[in-house]
Amino acid sequence: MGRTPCCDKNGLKKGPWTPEEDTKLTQYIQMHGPGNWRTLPKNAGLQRCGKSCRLRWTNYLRPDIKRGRFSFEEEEAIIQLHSVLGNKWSAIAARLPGRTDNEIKNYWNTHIRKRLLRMGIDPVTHAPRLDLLDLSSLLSSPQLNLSNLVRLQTLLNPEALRLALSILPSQNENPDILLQKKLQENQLLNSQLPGQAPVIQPNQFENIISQQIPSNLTTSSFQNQPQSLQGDLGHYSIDSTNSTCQIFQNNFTRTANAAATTTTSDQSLPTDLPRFCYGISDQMRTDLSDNSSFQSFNSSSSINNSQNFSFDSVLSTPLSSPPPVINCSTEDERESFCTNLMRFEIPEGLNFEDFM
DNA sequence: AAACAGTGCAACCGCTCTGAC
DNA sequence: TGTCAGAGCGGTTGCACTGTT
Repeated sequence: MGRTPCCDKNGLKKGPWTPEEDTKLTQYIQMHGPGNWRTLPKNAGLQRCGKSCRLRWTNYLRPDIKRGRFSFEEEEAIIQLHSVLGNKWSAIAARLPGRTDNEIKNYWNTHIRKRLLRMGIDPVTHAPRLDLLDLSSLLSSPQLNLSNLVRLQTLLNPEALRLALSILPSQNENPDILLQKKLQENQLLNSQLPGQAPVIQPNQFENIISQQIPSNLTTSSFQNQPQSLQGDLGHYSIDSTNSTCQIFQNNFTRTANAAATTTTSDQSLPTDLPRFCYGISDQMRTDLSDNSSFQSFNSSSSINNSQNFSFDSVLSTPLSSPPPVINCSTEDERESFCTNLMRFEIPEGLNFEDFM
């Protein structure tokens, strides 16, 4: 026995709603409440299916509906929530006041999804799609060897590394627990002292590398070669006392500690290395230095300030704590910013040997 | 200026799930 | 336990608008 249709479709109107129909529906619901959607059209004098009325009300006529473009903060929240909740649009909408599940779904499919794909991020898993990154030329380079692979990992944007770390273990976890964990991560991140470089634990490097290169090439094999590792890294140091691999920042100016632990001379490092390493274009650096939101980006804490907008904030910022304000007025700027954050540019003709 | 292609969005369809009865 | 209504979801359609040729 099949289900009876939600309404008799004969003679019922379809397609765009007229202002008159909207008025009838709105007035009826204001007077009587939504109630029974099957009987509502008849009682309200509408030649519409009850489901059509319900959708029109919930997606458009509800007084608390917010119209207009999604703000950057909303977009950030959608990405964050989607990474935890998946395609549960109603659950996402419940956390975005004034937005409907249908609206969010449409916006996701027409904007965010495409943007993530362009950025090389899988919109389903939110994991970086390394298969789409333009690594083919690099990986096919005759200069590629084990030490270069280590360098390649360390040249990745640390935010991208943290994104991968944040996302990869998340796929099978309880969304609520995961959301809570992400909030805690964010609080921990925000509590970092100003100017403090992000610290990546050696096992994190190992996890990332083991997920991205053949299993027979892991960092453990490099860790067994401390001399070559230390010598090759140049602008990094392996601090054996606290077992952390600290990424130096700000044009690779060395801290005293770094100077004490590195063995190679990095005075020969190209001056544009930060751009290369963090994927920040010259124009963007100019923009950022002119922008009060990034007033100290060019000073001594480039990485730390890049956390003004980090993928962690995308993933873990709760709505009760508004995401950081990014003065990106256009969609292109947003995409540019996000893309630059993920991208690590390899200038044409770059010779690794120049700064090894 | 006109034709065409691409894009964004509201709305719909068909199906499943859930809870009330 | 079965039925029904409401809700939710993924996918699709149709139209208006915009950009390109």
